[in-house]
Order: sequence, then C-alpha cells, then structure tokens
Amino acid sequence: MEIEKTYNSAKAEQTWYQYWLDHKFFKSTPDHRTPYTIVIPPPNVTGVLHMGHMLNNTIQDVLIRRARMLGYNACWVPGTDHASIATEAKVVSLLKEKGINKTDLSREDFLAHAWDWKEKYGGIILEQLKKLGASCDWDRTRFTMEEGLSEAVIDVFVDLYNKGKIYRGVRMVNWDPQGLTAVSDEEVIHKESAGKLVYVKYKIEGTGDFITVATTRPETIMGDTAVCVNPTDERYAHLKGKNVIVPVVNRVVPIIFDDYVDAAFGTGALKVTPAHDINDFNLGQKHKLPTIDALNPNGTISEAAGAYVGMDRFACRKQIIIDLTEQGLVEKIEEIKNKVGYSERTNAVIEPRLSMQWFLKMEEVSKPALDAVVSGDVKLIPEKFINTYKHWMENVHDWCISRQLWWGQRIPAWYDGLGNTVVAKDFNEAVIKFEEKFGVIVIEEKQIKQDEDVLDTWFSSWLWPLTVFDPKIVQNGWDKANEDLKYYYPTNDLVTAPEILFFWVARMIIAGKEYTGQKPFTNVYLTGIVRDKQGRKMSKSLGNSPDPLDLIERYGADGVRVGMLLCSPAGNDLMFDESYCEQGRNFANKVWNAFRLIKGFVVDDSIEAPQSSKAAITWFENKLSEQLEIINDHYSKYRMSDALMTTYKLVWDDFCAWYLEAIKPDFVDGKALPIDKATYDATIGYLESLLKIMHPWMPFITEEIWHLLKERGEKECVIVAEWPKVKAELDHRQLVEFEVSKELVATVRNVRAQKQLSPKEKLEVIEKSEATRSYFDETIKKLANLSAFSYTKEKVEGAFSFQIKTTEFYIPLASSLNKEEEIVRLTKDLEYNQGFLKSVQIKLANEKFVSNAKPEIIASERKKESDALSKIKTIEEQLKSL
RNA sequence: GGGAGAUUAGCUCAGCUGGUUCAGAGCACCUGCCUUACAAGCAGGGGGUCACAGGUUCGAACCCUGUAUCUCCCACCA
Repeated sequence: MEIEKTYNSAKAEQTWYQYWLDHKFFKSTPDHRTPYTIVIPPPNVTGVLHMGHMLNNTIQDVLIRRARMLGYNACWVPGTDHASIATEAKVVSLLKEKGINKTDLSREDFLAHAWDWKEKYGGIILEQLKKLGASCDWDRTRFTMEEGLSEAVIDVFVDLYNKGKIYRGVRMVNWDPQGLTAVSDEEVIHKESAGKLVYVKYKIEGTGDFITVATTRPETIMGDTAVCVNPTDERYAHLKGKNVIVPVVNRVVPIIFDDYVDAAFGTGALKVTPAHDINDFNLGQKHKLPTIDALNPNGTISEAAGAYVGMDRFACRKQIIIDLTEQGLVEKIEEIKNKVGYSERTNAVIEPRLSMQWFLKMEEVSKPALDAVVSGDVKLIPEKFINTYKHWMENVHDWCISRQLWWGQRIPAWYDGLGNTVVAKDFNEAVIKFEEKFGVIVIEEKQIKQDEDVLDTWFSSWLWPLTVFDPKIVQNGWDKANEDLKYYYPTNDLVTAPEILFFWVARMIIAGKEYTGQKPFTNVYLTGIVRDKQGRKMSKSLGNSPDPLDLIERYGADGVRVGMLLCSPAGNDLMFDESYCEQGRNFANKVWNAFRLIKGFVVDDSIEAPQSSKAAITWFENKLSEQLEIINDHYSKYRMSDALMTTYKLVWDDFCAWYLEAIKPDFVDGKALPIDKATYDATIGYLESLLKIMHPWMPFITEEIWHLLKERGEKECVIVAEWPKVKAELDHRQLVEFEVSKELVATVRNVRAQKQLSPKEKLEVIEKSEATRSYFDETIKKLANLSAFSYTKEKVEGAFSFQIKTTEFYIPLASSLNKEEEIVRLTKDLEYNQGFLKSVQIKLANEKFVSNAKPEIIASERKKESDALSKIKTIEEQLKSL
C-alpha cells in the first residue's frame, strides 16, 4: 500500500466524523457508568463561528473526548440561544433590505418571518462546530426558544412572581435607542470618550445675575426641572428660595440644595434633569420635582421638550451649543474625558430612560450563588476570578428582565385596563386569576391584554443546564425531576468566556440553587479572549479575525486545534497568530510520518531483538508512563497548554527523535533490514498508546492512523479506546541513565559538527570508568553512529576528550588534534570550573549558611564541591598531557 | 474613583512551599545537511541584570515596601 507523504486532513476529517456519527459514539443515555457532562454555552442562533467559539469548543471537545476514553459516560449537550435583541435586529435589517418595516408588521407576522429565518440559517453555527470535530450528542440539540424550554421560562417567571421576587415598576433603565428596548446593566459597555463640558449660564429670576452650571449633555436642558447646589457651598448661600430660568425653554425652576452635589466639580452647580440621569432622578424623587421626558424612545427630541423637536439627540447637542453661544449663555467649554455607555448589542449610546419595566430582586437569590463559589463548591479556573465574582455578587442591582422586543418569551402578565395585573401561565389561567384575585369576570378575549414585552435572553439561558435535560423541572421540582436530569446534573465542567461570568454563569448558579438546591456545574473553566498579535481583540470591524473554517481548510482541523491550544493559558487572553496553526499542522505531519516509518517495517520472525532496541524499549516504556502521569496531572489542574505541550514533546522528541531512531533497522546496500518481531510489537503498542493520548487534541489524524495501522472491528475506534494507564512503578534509575546517554550522543554529534566530520563516518568512544558495560551502550552506539564503545581505566593520550558529569570520555580521531585549539578549549573549561568551585567554597565557608541551611542543601553543596574538584583535576591532567 | 492581575529570551508563556529540575519550554533566529519516515524535516548553536529602586534572609525570579508600565473588571460625579 502506498501511503501519501503528507497527511491529507480534509479526507480524514470527512471520513471519520461521519463514521463517528454513524456509530453513535457521541450519543449518551443514562446508564450504570459515572456521567461526565458538559453543556455548551449556546452560541447565538445568528452566529457564525469565530475564533472565540473555536477556542471554547475545542477545549470542551478535548475534555469530553478524554472523559469518554477514561470510561465516563460522556455527554456534551449542544444548542443555540435565541438571542432576542441580536436576532431581532438581524431580522429587522433583513426585512428592511426587502423593503419591509417592522412597524408595518403585526407581531405574529414578524415572528413568522423570524422563525422562518431561524429555520433556514439558525443551524449554521452547529454545522461549523462539526467541522472542528466537536463530539456533541447532536440528538440532544436544544434551542432556548423551543417549546419546552420556553414553557420553563414562563414557569420560572410565574413562580418567582408568586414568590414576590419579581415586580413591575417605573425605574431608570438603560435604554437602547436603536434597539428600542431596555437592556440590563450588564449589557452596557462603558467606554472612555472625549466629551465637552459646557458651562451654561442660567439667569436667576428677578435679577440680572446668572448661575453657571456645567453639563456634558446640553441637549437635555429642556428637561431641566431644577438647579442644585451643595448646602455648604457659600458661593450660592444667597440663592436660597430663588428660581432660575432654564435657557431655550425659559422655564422657571427652583434652586434646590443637596449635599449630593460636589462643590468642587465644575461650578458646583448642577442642572437637574430627572428624566435623563439616574442621579437627577433620585434628586427629583427626593425634592419632589416634576419629570420632563425630553427624548423620544428613538433618541430624538420629544414634543415635551418644547424645542428642537424631532432632532436627533447628538445633532441637537451640537446645535444647542451653537445657539446658546450666540445668546451669550455659554461661559466656556472644556474638553474632558468621560465614560459613555454603549449597548452591547447595537453599539448605540445608551440613554438613561425612565420607563415601566419588570425586575427581579437579586439580593436574596444571589446569596446561595455567592456562597457556592466562595466555599469552593463551584470552582472557578483560574481562581483569580473569585474576587471579581464575589464583588459583583455582593453589589448586585435588581435585574431588568423585560425587553421591548417581539423575539423571545412573552411576559406572562395580563392587564385589564382597570389597573389590575395578573401573572399566569396562559390566557385561561389568567382569566381564572382575574376572577379569584379581583372578582373581574373576563367575558371576551380583548378585555384583558397580555404584556407586549418579552423577557431578557439571559432569563432563559440561565436555565440552560436544567432545561436541556428536563424542561419540566420548574413545574415538578427536583424530587420529581426526570431521569436525565437526575443522572447528568450537576454537570461537570462549564467552559466559557469571563465576559459572561455575571450575565450567565452567576445566574445559572442562582437558578440551579433555586430550582434544584444544587449547583449546575462543578468547575468553570474561563477561557481568555482571542486577540491578534498586536493584542487587539478580534472583531469583524477591525477585520483582524481569521475565518476558522478557512484555517481548518488550510491547516486541518487537528492543526488548528493544536495551534489554538498551544497558545492559550487558562484565564489569560490568547495572542493568536496563524503560525501556531502551522505548528499544529507540522506536528500532525510529524505524527503521520512516524506512522509511515512504522508501517513500512518488514518483520522477520526469526531474528532476535538487538540489545540497542531492547534497551530503548524498556526506556520508552518508562518514559511514556512518566510523561503520561505528568499529562494527567496537567489535565486535573485544567492546564491545557501544558498537557498539550507535554504530549507534543513526548511524541516528537522522545518517541520520534530518540525511540524510533534507536529501533529503526539499518540500511544495507540501499535496502532496509527487517525488524524483529518483539521490537515491532512494542513499537506498534507504543504508537497506539500515543494515538490515544493525542486523540483529544487531534481526533481526526489519530483515528485515521489507528485504522490504517491494523485491521479493526467496526466499533474498535480510538475515540472509544481506553485511556492508557500509568505504570505502577517507574524505573527512575533507567530514566536518568538514558538522559546521560542522550547527552553523550549529543556531545558526539557536536564533535562531528565542530570537526566537520560526516554523520556517516563511524567514530569510537572510550569511557574512563571502572565498570565495563552499561545498559544503553548498544543504543548509544547506534544513535551516535559509533564503531565501538569501550572502557578504559587509563587515560587515553592524543584523543579528543570531554566530560559528562564527572566522567571522562575519549574519541580517538584519525586527523591529529589541533593542539592550540585544545589548549584554549580546556583552559576555558578549567577557568569556568575554578570559578564555580570558588563560589561553592565561599558558601560553605559561611558559618551562617552552614548553621541555617537545611542539611540536604549543604550536602548537595559539598557534592558540588567535590565534583568540581575532580573535574578540575581531570582537566589539568589533560592539559599536561598535551 | 474602587478592585483584581500582569511585567522572565525576538514572540507566546512555564517556573508549585525561597536552596541542582533555577534561570526553562515551544516558536522564531543562526550554522551545517535534499542522510532511503518526515525540508511541514534532521543535526548543532547563540539569545535573559527575571520591569525599576529599596528591604527581609546565610540565600530572592519567588517574600515585604515603594515606583513605572500594561491589561481586565466594577462604579450614578454632572
């Protein structure tokens, strides 16, 4: 069989993913085994795979594949999030392209369009995950707005309302004038930006005097209902009881006094606009000021403003500054930096706006969720996020859960127009409740109206780990939870970005505690943000984000997976560069070629294994086990990059560079000699172990080689192979001895390089030693291409000499040694050792060191001293003999 | 404004309880090699005052105190 010289990733990926699917290796149902569960952070249904997903899902896949091999019942639940605001925005803009305005559509028609779109394009991202190799149980695919899950959301709303934890009220909320909806605090991103602090003069009523206020938002002047100063501010003490005239609209408003105002900022006088600033709102409540909403929901100036009506808020800001300047009312303008809130979804500048919304009281429900993390019941990896989490949970505000959108779970509240409100699961139940609670008999359907708003997306995704298994959990309670939930919940690991620690992770813990009394997951692995080489966040607008699918095409899924994880320490951002993928691809190719070599071996049953191979075999058995233990340890600490790098070096360095080179049959007359059966079998065994260890990182190539290596049963795949076991006892002495042998080999190679001797020319090495044979001699001979490796008790004259540790070696060279060069080399070596000896001796002469340091430290220093002394002696002898 | 973290080779990062696994890894780089698994490779090699300044200690990349720079999170100062 002819094997291709380079690994063909596309073919293997196509073949094996389908094979795994066909044989249901991703599928999980409850059984007697211990479960290992991950629920995917559901990507937005509008999403296309980006580098963040790539990283995130690769980690999950590595974890789930390894768990599967460890014998757990591994279950990875995939799905998508309906992402109400993002999806609605997308659908609105698509409709607009077709010339359809959302406002011209009925709710039902709009939703029909939205579902249409979802059915057509909503599955794209999941298909993309398959390209990467994600071994999700696709039969369990869920969508946060599918029937059962939506029902659970309504159940939760009703339940929390009945428990008095949900309320409705007029509050200052973060308003997105583009999305035309309220958003939660967490959906507002504060960015520093350059602003203008405008000093505007307000005329004091009945005098010729002015009071100057400083504002960054002059367009809200029309909404002013007071000017406020600090009561201790003597500059303004005389203004008690006075009124001022608001410019533009000439409204007379009072001067009020409140110590909220910082006398040191600006002029010490604050214009109060209760409708457009949370602080002003609080002041307004306190001082019973009227509220004038000068802005429309879409960010234009409202009728109530009485001026600039219909103008956009930013255009108005510019214009009003011009107009006030003309009127001589602008004292000065300062350039300042201030933080401006932007909508996470639409990137519009958030407007604080007074409106009627639904809220969830957070204080009480968040306590158990705080404790879960603080006590370590839920572990955050890395731990540094515990602080942030704690801080947030201790300072939570009530959560605004209503959104002025259509795409999402509609709020199950009904109003009768007489001021009565009922929260119920559906219309029929609402009718019953109206009668029970208010004695209102509902005769016809339109008598009561359901709330127009939908719930925040996170109000459904916080139930994700529960409802993907049992949508009826809220109705039935934990005691009557279905088999799936009882079996898989709590899940094991959650892999997600730190950005949504509060949005999502914290809230899942809250919901989990509330409805099952248990945490939703044990470990939360927080990935970093994928950045480009310059440290900029990858984003569409910057155009610095490579297309993951394109990368997969060019480097292979395994290559990209390895590349990503090579540069991603837990919790730190990852500076991604394509060269990592190249490294991943090169590694895959290295593995491929190791396989080609092994596959090409011709076995001869009649020959016995040479000593060089026997020694290599026992060494590698120990090495493999030693490294596997380290790899397992890295996994247990979620040190993914380290686990991968250890695997990488085990395969490339230990297996390919040393083991295979040691056992590879020689060539004679242009033909490879056959290999003995024992060595062949051992080698195949090692390769199989390595394929297993590599499989979580590189699922495709390992499966491909696994099957090319020998005939296998239909279900005998590496994906379900058993994870190798660590040997009970390692031969550490042998491991160390081989390290010394490697050093010897390297030194011989170095001598060749320096003396410009061909690697083909055989050399002889003589060791000065009392012993006459050691275990790896034959292996060394093979690796260093020696004609002989012998021992002597006497110094060898006229040969090239060197030392490893304290042992001296000689290489007799045909060409005579260059005496001058040797003297220089040895003198340098001598000086180094003398200096080293001196520093050790100073340490040992220090009484404080000897009396304070631990005995083993002192012993090791003494050893250093004696070693150095013997080395120096040897070098001096060598110099003398030259 | 509050909090958290970081700063080690050209780059990305390890370095656990202070001491032979203490200055490391991978990549990049340099020098030889198209040697019959692999040039996506092989062999060899050169790179660091561990951000800076003090302190504790017999001993500091590691502990303490400052300083600088960077990143992130939180926050209602117009």
